[in-house]
Amino acid sequence: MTSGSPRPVTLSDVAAVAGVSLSTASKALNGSTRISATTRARIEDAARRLDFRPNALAQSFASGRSHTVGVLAHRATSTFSHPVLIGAVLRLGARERAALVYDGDRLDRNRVGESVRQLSARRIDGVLIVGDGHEQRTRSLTADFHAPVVYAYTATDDPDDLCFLPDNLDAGVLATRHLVGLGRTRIAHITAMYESIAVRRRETGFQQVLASSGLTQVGPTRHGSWTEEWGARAIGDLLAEHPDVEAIFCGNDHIAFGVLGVLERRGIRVPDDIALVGVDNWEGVILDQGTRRLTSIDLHLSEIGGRSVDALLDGVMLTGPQYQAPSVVVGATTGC
Amino acid sequence: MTSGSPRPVTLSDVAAVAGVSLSTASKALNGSTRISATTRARIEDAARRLDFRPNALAQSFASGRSHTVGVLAHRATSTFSHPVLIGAVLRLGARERAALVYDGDRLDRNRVGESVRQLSARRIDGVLIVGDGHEQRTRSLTADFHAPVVYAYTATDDPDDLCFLPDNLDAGVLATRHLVGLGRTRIAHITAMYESIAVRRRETGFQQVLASSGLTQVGPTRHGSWTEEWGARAIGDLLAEHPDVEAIFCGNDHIAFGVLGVLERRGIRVPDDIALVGVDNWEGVILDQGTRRLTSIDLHLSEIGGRSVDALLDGVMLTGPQYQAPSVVVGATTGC
DNA sequence: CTGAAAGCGCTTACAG
DNA sequence: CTGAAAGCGCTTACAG
Repeated sequence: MTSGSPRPVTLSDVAAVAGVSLSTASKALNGSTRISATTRARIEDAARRLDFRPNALAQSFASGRSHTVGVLAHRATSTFSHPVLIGAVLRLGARERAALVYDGDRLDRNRVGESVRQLSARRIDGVLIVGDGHEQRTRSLTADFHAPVVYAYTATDDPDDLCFLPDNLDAGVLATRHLVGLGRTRIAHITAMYESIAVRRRETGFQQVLASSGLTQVGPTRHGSWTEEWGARAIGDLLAEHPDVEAIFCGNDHIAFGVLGVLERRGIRVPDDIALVGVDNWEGVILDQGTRRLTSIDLHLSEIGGRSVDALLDGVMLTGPQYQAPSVVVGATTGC
Repeated sequence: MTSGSPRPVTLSDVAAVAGVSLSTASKALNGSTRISATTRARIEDAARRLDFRPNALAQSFASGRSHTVGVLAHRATSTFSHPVLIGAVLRLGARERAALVYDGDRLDRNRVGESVRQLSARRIDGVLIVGDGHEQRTRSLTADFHAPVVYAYTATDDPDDLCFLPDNLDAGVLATRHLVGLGRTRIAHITAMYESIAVRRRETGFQQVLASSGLTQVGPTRHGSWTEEWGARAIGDLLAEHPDVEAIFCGNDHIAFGVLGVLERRGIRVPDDIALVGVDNWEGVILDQGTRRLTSIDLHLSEIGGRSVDALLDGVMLTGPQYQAPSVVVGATTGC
C-alpha cells in the first residue's frame, strides 16, 4: 500500500519537528507527568503528523521488557486444552504481547532447563503454563523461572501457585439446579472414572444440590469413562434398576449423547419422560450453526486462558486456585 | 534453581575470558567462516564455561530481526482452524519464534491498517494468515505488508499467494480407494452443501476413483449439511431407493455417525453389510484413548499450520496453493 | 584472520 | 519542566 519504504520515522525526527530534545520527546510520549501540557501537545502533534511508530525492538532493548510471554503447553495435545491455549494467545495478541509457545516435551524433568534458558535469553515478561485439565496436578515450575508464572487449566503441587481452573463443583451445582428447577425429583448421575478430580467435584456439586433440595439420588453414581459407549451401557443398567428415573446429570456431553441415543431407540421421550444435562458445551464447540440438542454446562475454557493472561500481565497478587464460573446452555433435552 | 540473579553474562565477558575482541567473539559465535578454527574453539569454550546466553533483545535490536511472526487468525473461531493455529504456534516455538496473534476482527477492511502498523512497529519477520478452511476465499492481504505473507487453511483471490490447504480431492480419492480396495462395488456418497468447495473437491475425488475402477455411483450424490441429523435422514432415503448399497463415502465424520446410528438401529451390520468412511478423523481429535469406530480421512490440519510456518521462515519461493496429503485412519466401520 | 569503532533507537538517571 | 549524555548488548562494515 505505502509506496516503497524509506527510512522509518524515529523519535529523533519527532523531537526535531517539535523543537525539543530527544529525552523530552520520549517522556511526553510515554505519559510522564513532569511535562508541560503545551510541550506535550506539540510533541504529540508532531508524532501524529509524522505517523511516528516507536520501534518496538529498540524499546524492548532499552527497557529490558520484551513484551513477550512464554507459554508452556504441558500435555496440551488434548482437545480441551486447545480453547485454553487459543484463548491465551488471542488475549496476549489483544494486549500487544507475543507468545513464545513451547510444546509439552520441553517440560520433561531434564529439559525444563533448556526452556528456562531460552525464555530468560528472551527476557520474557512472564510464563504461562497450560495444562490439560483438572485430572492431574502439575509439578510446580514457579521456582525455575525468574519471571512471574501463572497456571491455566491445571493445578500444581504448590498451594501458593496462581492457577486458573474450571469450576467443576459449580458445574455440578448448575446442572443439578437446572434439573431440580424443572421440577424433576428422581435424578441419577452417570459419569466417568472416580479417579478423576473433575468427576468427583462435579459429583459433589450434584449431591450438594440434592441434599439442599431434600432429594435423594436415584441409585448410586455410575462411574465409567468419558465416552458415548459408557453412557449407552450405563443408561441400560439404570433403566433396568430404576425405570422411574426422571432426569440424569451426565458427567460430560459424550456420555449424555450415549444416553440420548438409547433413550430415543427405546421410544423414551426426552425431555418429557427423562431430562438430560451434560458438561462441556460440546455442540457449542463443534457447531457454528444448527439447532442445539443437548443442554450442557459450558466451563468457559477459553476465558480461563484469557484470564490467566490478564493476571500474568497485570501482576495481580492472587495466590492459589481461581475458579472460572461456568454457565448453563439450554438445548432440547431439558424441557419446561 | 539458580541462586539470585547477578549480572547476566554478556558477549564482552566471553570475549574477555577468551582473550579476543568483542567483534571476533560475535563472529565466532555466529558461524562466520572467516575465523581460525583454534580461535573459534577458544571462544566457544569460553561461552560454554560461562554459560553464555546472548540477549535476544539486543540481538534483535542490532540485527533488525525480531524473531517474531504476526499471526492473523481470520475467522479462526471454528473448531477446525484450532489445530491449524495450534500447529502454527507450536512450530514457531520449536523454531524459537514468538507469535503475535491477532483475532479476526483486525482483518476488517478498515482495521487492517492498524494491524499492519503494529506488526511493522514490531519489525515482524513475516505474517501468517490462518483461515477457516476451504469454504471461502480470503481477500489477499499480501500487498498490505512489507514482510512475507503465507496463508494457512484458506485460499485467496490472488493466484500467486502461497496458501497451504487440505487436499480435499485426495481425501475423496483415498476414501473411495479404500472402499474399492475392500471389494465393494456399489458405493454411494452422502455429503454437505454443494456450495462448499471442500464438498465438491471430495466428490470429484470420489468420482474419479469410481470412473477409473469401472464402477458406477449408487444414486446421485446426496447434498445436505455437515451434521449427524443430515446423515441420518439421507441414509434413510438411500436405503429406500438402493437397498443393495455396499459402502458409503460420507463427506465428514458427523454425517457418518448419523448414518451409522441408523444402520445400527435397523440391524444392518457395519461393515459386513455396509462399509463406511468419513472425513476429519474426528475421533482422533477428541479421543485420547478408546477404540476407534469410524474409518476416516485425516486431513492433517495441524501439519498445515506447521508447514506454513516452515515456508514462511525458510523463505521458500513457492507460489499458489499447496496441498497437504491426507491419510486413511482405519476403524471398525470398514472390514477386510 | 582480528580488532577498534560506529551504530541500531530508544529509556533513564542526572543536572540544570 | 527540559536537555545533554550515558547506556542497553549486540552486529557489522571498515581498517589493518
